[in-house]
Amino acid sequence: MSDPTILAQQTNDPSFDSVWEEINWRGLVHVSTDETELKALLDGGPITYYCGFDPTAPSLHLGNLVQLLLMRRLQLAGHHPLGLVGGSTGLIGDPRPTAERTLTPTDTVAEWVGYLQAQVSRFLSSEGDNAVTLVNNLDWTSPLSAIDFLREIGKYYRVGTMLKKDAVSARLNSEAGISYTEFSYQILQGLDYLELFRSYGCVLQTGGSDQWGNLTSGTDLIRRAESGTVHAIGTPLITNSDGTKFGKSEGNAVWLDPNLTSPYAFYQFWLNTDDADVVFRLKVFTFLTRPEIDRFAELVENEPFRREAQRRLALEVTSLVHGQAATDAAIHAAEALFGQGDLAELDPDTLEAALRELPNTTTAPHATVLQLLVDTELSKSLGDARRAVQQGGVYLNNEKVTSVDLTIEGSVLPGGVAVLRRGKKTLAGIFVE
RNA sequence: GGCGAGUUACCCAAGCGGCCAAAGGGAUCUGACUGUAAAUCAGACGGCGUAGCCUUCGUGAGUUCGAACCUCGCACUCGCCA
Repeated sequence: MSDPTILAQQTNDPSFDSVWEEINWRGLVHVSTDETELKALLDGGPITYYCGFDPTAPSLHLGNLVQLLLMRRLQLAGHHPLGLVGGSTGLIGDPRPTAERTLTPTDTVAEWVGYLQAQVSRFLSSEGDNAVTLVNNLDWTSPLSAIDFLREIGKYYRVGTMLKKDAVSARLNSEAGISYTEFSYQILQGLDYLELFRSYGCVLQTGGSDQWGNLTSGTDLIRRAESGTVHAIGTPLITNSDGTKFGKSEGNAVWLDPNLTSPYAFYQFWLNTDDADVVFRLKVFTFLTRPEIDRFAELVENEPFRREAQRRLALEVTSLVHGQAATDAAIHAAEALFGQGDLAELDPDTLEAALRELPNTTTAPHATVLQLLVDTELSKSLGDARRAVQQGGVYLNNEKVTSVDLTIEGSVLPGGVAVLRRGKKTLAGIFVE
């Protein structure tokens, strides 16, 4: 899945005096503990830091990628990363501001832990003095009895403080309320930091700014239990400038697992980035240097229609996550399908390869376009498909479909394929038997 | 345990016996304009064999010619009291 040569190519931008300055320029520090101390720490000798990922799904998503890349930048600066996958915290559930989570079965969580560990390890080097160390908080939480937990950890926590955490107070003020299970989450995360501080000398935790309450839970606990001063960095929540949620494509999360989000769809997601967001995305999600990004900022300003910045962003992030070969395939598919030429004149092998990148289905020649829209998940029901055709939003081989009764007979391209499109850019491949 | 408020489509939220497949907003989808952008305007947005039928308004029973709306039980959520 990952391309080991990609890790080897990554570097921090040498034009910065320090990694602290670089991550600030990239906009990765939204909140942190004392900046002066943190800067000194990061610019000094190697430290150990950690970031946790909870197994709430079988794959990490784009929000997690922000953390992984921040970790990688710190590793490139010589520091030692601990990649924590939350085998225990995943069983409890981090309180979301809106509603209580449904508990995931324990064996499912265990399975997901394995998937996430594999993903985390792909983004961090396992070579050299500061190779990544993978840890699982189930290892130290599981042996802990309820009595020990309450006596040794619980005593350091004040309920008043716990209630003030954003996630908790939001829930208390909502109709959803909060269970004791989720209320306890912050203690478990604090315990993780304490454990890693003791075992590895870990002195920095990173996470999303929405996790700030959980991050400070750990720094406070370490101060109380060990009189230690440790640090935390909260990265900004990535949002779209139009106010919609970042990291959603067609209403679904964009996953790092190619089986959940195809490299083609992943590439398209980045290619469709708004002008207003693209420069910030280059800073956060790529290893391009400041001069390179400045140049793209000018291109967005002066020649936005060429979409150079979006193309480069999509290329960089897709190859980072899916490797060069998959990225090339995604680009070739896009060029073939969005090109100006007649689809029938494309080389059949090229076209077929492109369609393999898309959601696709195999069918008999008499199949109706409506049924194919449903089969390829371009539409969620026949009624939805019918409406799409009536609204003039469906194209077969780039020709607008005008009848709801149309079958693909007569529209099959050389090589026994057809291209079904909904709207401007949602495509699916049809293979005719 | 007691009292009160609540549970409506992806989310928020109106509806309080027939004109309810259910207002409004958001999200989403499509069209026009474009640059596979944004903004704007327009349309769509439970399902189906689409001018009709079917299944929905926490859940189960009931009243009624007729219930999202009334009654009773149950579950869950929130608040106050104990």
